[in-house]
Amino acid sequence: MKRVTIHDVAKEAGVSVTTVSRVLNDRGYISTEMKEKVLKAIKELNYIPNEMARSFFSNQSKFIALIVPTTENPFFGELTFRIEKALAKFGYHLFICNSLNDPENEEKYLRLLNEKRVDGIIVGSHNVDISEYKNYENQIVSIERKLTENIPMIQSDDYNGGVLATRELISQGCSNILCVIGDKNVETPANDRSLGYISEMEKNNLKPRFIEIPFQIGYEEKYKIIKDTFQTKFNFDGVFAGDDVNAKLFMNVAKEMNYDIPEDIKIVGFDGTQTMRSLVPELSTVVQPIEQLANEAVKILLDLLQGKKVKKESTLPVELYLSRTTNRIKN
Amino acid sequence: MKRVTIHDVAKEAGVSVTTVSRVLNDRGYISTEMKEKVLKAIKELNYIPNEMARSFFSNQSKFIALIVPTTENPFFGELTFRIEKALAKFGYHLFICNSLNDPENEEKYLRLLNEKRVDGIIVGSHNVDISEYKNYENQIVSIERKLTENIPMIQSDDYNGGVLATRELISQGCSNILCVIGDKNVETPANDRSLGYISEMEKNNLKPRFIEIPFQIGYEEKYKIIKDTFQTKFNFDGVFAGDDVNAKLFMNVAKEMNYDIPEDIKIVGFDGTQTMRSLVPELSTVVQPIEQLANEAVKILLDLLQGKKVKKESTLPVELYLSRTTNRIKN
DNA sequence: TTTCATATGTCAACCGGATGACATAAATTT
DNA sequence: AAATTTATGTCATCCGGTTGACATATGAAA
Repeated sequence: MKRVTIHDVAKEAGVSVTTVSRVLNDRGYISTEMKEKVLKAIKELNYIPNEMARSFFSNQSKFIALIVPTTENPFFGELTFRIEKALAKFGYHLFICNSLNDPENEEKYLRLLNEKRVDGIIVGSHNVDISEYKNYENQIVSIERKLTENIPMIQSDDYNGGVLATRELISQGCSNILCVIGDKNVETPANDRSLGYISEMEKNNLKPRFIEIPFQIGYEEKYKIIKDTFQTKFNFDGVFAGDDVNAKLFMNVAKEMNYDIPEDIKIVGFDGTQTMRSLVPELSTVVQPIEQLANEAVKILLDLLQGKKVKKESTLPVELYLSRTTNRIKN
Repeated sequence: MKRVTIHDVAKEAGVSVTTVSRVLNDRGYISTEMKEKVLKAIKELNYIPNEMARSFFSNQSKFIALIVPTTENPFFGELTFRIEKALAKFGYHLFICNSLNDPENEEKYLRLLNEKRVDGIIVGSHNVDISEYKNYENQIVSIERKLTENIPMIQSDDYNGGVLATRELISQGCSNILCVIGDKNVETPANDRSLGYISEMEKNNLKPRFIEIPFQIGYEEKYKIIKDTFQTKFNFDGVFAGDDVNAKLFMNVAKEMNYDIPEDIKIVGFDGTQTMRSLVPELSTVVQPIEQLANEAVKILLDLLQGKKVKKESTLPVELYLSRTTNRIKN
């Protein structure tokens, strides 16, 4: 059976296609009488406009792509969820790209922009090569990632998060505090977390110490690095873990090696997703305002697409959630 | 600046648009010489075909929508990831829909099909009303969800998973085993898990006992139901938790109330995502073949779209992963 | 009476590529 | 020499809407 088009509707209602289009798009002059006639025909024929044709003509797909390393990760799973919700409010749809931090992959996704398949992109990936991005500055925003001078960035107050986490560990009596950082070569705002850490350590005359766990490697490898850290250089009594996944892995390894948390080691994570908060409620962590990050990113991107002037940088406040891994009793 | 079109390329190369189109689509007769000339012009002008125009003409968007309750949940986060990967291999893109199990929401997404915005849909949602689906039987597959007679379903061997989990608990000495089920009103293959449980219990002359935890409610509410279960009717020594999230919540509440796992209570989960396996390695669980589920769903859907005959039901094997919550030492 | 906002319709052009029909050659086969 | 295959081009049409231009009525306001 053939698809019902606007022409069929026009014929059924005994009017011109222009009139139907006018009704559909609420344009020009239309009497209520005429409107009803058209709407009745639409209902009768069960007509549904072909959005692809509309998109083609208007040169707007109403699609936004989100590039994340992987939705497997709770933070990005939740971010994806929030962004999809936020976009839906404006009639946009979300199109998901798991980059796996593969530059080639990411480049492929950028091409979608040129192909006119998406109107804009939200980048939440941790990739290295950014020269490509320069060509798309007016249709991209990034979350927690500095791309180019002109691409708007929405981030949490990572620096303050680092300060809060470190202060908490110190106030609970830690003096040998390890800070987990991601890939040193990648300049992400997440690195500000360690700057906050450093500042707070130095303020207390403590020596900052780091361990590198690249974000993009698998759980197994992360586990190994952490295990190795325990085995070869254990002499820390506090860990600022960079994110909740690392924090939990630290907790697991500690338990495995019969260290008591929080007695021997205290831990603070970062992210504070619903999932982690509910499944690992004993973990003290710095809570990112994921929902606000999503809303803000969407708002700024849509403004950008409309040619409006937008803020180049938005920093949203974080909150410290205290629990048993830093000796705060919960329940 | 104006967009480079196929006409510009034709002019630049000194050929007709038809020739350019022939080169692009590898159709008709083309000499290598001519081909090179065209390709050179394409490169020089940095021409990128407008995919929206192509889609419009060919009536194929190359988009597939995935409807899930929420990507927040580790299982669906991982499923999303796998499906996106699988689709990418065939040049399809994934478009994400978080239904939140809201029927209205789900209906809205189905409309996308009619609007020609997506070519097909993979349903992984737990919704109730399914009458709508009848209109789309040749462009939908479902994962772990019986929709209509004709919509192909891909599922794990849930029944066997229930058997394996229950058998494990019994073999570890449990006799009062609680089984968590989702919404009783929703008929999902996940319910087969409890059938496997029942069968194995009866085989051992044990009395099946259930507790209902709807899938779609929040973590907090689930926590409350579980806490309530412990407080009002504690006399179980084993839990088949239905999924890993519930399993972990049971573990948390048990700890909170000073029950020892696995001494006092043994627990088996369901799903076995990478994330849960890595973050909660002590949890014994039934591992779903998520990657295969994704691959199979994609394969069947694409076959369906091509009008091929496809299997109406595919059942993939599960595996039992044994760990400390059922007294199996790990590490 | 003249102007004007309102109401309706027709027609053609356009968005960017895909494609079938048809014409014309040159190169190969038969 | 005739038939066939290969190579290239032009032209018009289509996909399904949107839109601007323009014509023609009203009834109301100036």
